[in-house]
Amino acid sequence: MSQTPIVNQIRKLRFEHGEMTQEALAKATGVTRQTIIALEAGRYAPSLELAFRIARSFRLRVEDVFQWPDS
Amino acid sequence: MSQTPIVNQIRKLRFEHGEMTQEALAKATGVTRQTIIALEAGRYAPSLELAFRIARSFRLRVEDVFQWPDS
DNA sequence: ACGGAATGTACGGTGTACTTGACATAGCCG
DNA sequence: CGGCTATGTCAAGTACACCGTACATTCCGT
Repeated sequence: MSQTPIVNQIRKLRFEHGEMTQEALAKATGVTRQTIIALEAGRYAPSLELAFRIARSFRLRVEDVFQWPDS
Repeated sequence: MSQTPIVNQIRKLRFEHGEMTQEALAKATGVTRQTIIALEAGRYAPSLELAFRIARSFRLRVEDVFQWPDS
């Protein structure tokens, strides 16, 4: 579709959740560490399924973790 | 990632929004009619960006349109 | 009975999300 | 100093989201 205008708060949320490590989040969401690194770096947006899993890991809603320009 | 356990309410919402046509939703969200058909048929889950666009078209939040087993 | 609108299927093709694996660096602790 | 943890990079491969085009079907209005 396009060049990832979607922003996320993953890195910030990781620290707010007890110094959670990238590896820990990766395992909790069932993806590799590479994927978490890429997402935090904003290299691409996650699939909807992964977005759900990440949000659930933080006990938040999708839109609390990911934001999209428009509103 | 996996075999699309994500469910959506697109078809239902289309009708609740003034008999909105698949083509109309496609144009409103910037994708083709094929994509809307595939999503309604549950053939695959949309990208996070498209999920946002669809939700916004209905003036709803992502999780009001798409659901994922887990809760 | 014909025409158009709405929905659906079936191709092949492209871009990208995600993977595995290997290696680099910085910080901390013994 | 030597080793471990956390973070990051690079590269090649797989899976699938989305595209374009073309064609079939059903329904409705005229």
